[in-house]
Amino acid sequence: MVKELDEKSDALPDHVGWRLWQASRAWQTEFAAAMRAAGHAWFSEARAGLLGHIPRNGTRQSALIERAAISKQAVQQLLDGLEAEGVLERLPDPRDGRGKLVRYTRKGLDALRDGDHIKLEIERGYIDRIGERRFAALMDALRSLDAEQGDASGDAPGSK
Amino acid sequence: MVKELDEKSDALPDHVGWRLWQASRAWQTEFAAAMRAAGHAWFSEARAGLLGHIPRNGTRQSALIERAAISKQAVQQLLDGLEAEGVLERLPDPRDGRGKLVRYTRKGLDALRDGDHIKLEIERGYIDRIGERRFAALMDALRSLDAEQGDASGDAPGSK
DNA sequence: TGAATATCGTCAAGTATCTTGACTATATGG
DNA sequence: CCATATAGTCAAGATACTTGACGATATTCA
Repeated sequence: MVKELDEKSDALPDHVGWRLWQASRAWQTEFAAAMRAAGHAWFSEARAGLLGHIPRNGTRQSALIERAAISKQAVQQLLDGLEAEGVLERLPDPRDGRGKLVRYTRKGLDALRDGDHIKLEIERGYIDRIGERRFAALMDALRSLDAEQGDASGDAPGSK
Repeated sequence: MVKELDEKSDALPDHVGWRLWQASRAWQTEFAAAMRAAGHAWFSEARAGLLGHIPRNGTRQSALIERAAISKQAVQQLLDGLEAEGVLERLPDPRDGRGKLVRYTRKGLDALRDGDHIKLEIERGYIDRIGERRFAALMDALRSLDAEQGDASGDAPGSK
């Protein structure tokens, strides 16, 4: 226990970016742990990020590439993994010979259901910690932020 | 433009975790882009995450390992990179023959200064978008969340 | 119609960021 | 002095990305 490094100026950052990062990280860690504990060992944060862009009724792979802000090759590799795990399946798009449709398997839908449940539990914990009022304000601010997209969002790379 | 996939149920997730993730990602993308544009080509999100735990007057490497929730080997590799870039330097700890002190070089301190500036600009943009009131509420909620740490935070792995 | 062009998905190879395991050197506490 | 814990390093491997090149299908329009 040394602690003689001047004592002052060793505070952690306190700005939106840092706070958002910490909060996001904490949430993901908690969620992923619960998902794995629920038997979905294939679950990872990167995969979760992609699944979030796949609606329950499926989507076209190309649409997915537009939404997730990563390269199409990255999307493909993640899909390859999820397909190998039996969470998703890919079918040829009947309307476009080039395209593929991505949709959930039974296993995938089960995971979504469990995820919804876990999500609610975590939210409940948050509300316990900071109160309904603050929680509602948090959601409100985050939604507004998303709505008023300042379009500082870089386009998906690798899409040339 | 096909859009016949049932039309409904293709909404994106709308819960704290997702929102936090999206917001955090957007912030980091914007910040990193500005940092690189400001001439700090070595800047990356992972490195930023570590730098956030290094106060301006430096720290001991071991202290860093406790704070950042990643393995000591990961910390070391990030430090190796930052040292090679000339952002940080490592000195032997005069009080502990095993330890090392990590501190910023001039280049590192310059980057911190630019970072502070960029950070303020981004915040200003956020306030423009959602208003002072919502922004304040956002910070308040995030700080509360951090304060009432539910200790669902996994300990740093690789620390056995 | 048919040739130029764009889009969709894939294959291959490389980089950044993390992990676990094994090890060395120094410190600490009987 | 010896047992054990701590600080840092070395090595190897996994995951999540990247860019580049390519084949197959669609679209556009002269």
